[in-house]
Amino acid sequence: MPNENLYPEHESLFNVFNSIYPLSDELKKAIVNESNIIHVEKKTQLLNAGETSNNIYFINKGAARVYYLDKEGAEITSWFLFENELLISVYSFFTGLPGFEYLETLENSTLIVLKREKLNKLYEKYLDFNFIGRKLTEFYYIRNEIQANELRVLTAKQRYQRLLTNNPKLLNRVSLGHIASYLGISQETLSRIRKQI
Amino acid sequence: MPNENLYPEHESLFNVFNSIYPLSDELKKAIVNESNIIHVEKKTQLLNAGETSNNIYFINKGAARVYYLDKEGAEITSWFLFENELLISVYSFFTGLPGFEYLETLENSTLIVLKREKLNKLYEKYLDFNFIGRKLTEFYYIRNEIQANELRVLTAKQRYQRLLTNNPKLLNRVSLGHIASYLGISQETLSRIRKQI
DNA sequence: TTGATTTTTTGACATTTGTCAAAAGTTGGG
DNA sequence: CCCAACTTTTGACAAATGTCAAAAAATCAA
Repeated sequence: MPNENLYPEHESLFNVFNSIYPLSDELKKAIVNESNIIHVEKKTQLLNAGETSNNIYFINKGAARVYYLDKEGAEITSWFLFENELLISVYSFFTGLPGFEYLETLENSTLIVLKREKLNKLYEKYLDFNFIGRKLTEFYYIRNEIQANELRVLTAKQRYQRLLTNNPKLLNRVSLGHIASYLGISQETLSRIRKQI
Repeated sequence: MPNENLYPEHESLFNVFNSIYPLSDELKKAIVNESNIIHVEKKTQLLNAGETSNNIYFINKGAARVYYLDKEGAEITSWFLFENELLISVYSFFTGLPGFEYLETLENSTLIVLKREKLNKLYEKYLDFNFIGRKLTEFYYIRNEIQANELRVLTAKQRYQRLLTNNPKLLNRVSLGHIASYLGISQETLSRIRKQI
């Protein structure tokens, strides 16, 4: 497979896509041409509330979070993303409307950036790419639904324990305050839960 | 448009699809050929936990819910669906694996049923149908994310008030117990909240 | 290393929500 | 129309979680 390392910066992305549906060389080339690689420092705001999410990011290296402000102005983290994951503000990116979410890197990161317009052009031109887009959307949707179910049913302690067993590496890379809001509990309660375990 | 009433039982479905992306006559015909119309009584179990969600349902008339059992065996409703909406067990249908969710009608209902295999065949044969599938998945995803966010941030009372303003008709069609579990609160608490308002 | 900044923990107390049991109300089939 | 089954409400109390303020610990840039 001489193609494997033709686009080293896009290797991880293509691996993700290929595991869903084989990518044609033409589509690969188009993706490489339309996207950019960027290096950003930790705490970079990739999107602010009120703006429209016009970019989709693939995390080659690093970490990021999606958050928004509640009524009192406190930051609520709704999602953490790491290597080989896609980063958008779901609402704003999918609707094309200004949204309420912020996107922020948590670590110095290497990202592949693709403009929403360009992604949509790819969807129009390469119809089988919609298959990949649909599958990825389904995949993230499932994760989101699991999260909603856990918020409904589990106690604060149980939610933390789930995170601990299902995503232990996350704890080393994300601050407690962010995790607390992600789990829908106060930082103090999470601190107390941790002591018990 | 002489085609408009060619398939009266599929009119609502095609309206939904057409509002996303124009449906070719050929695709319409294929959908009609591959799907069935069924009439089911209220409280019909369309899917049980442990089974694989092999059907997608479009609700022409009626109502349904998605639910699962928590550790104590109590029913937790995770979703209500009404006319012009699609009904699946997200996890099981998307992965093709046996799931944990039940699908149940809440009213006597008229449904369009399409087997997952047949849907996938349609996706393969009519690639632009993936565009519609992707958009619909995105749409339901957004709804799910809003729900997760509200479960994280809002108090029980606020979640009920949101439901009241955003979905008032739902209250006339769904029992309080189901709504309580959907909002992640006990039935007694919901009853007390209602009295306050 | 050090001092400033940020993050985490702790304590005391308030509030929200849950649980269990029973009563009241509602619904639908015979 | 009435009874049985189901749904909703109420009361008393327990448990979970939040809030505010302050202390302790960790982090990081100079």
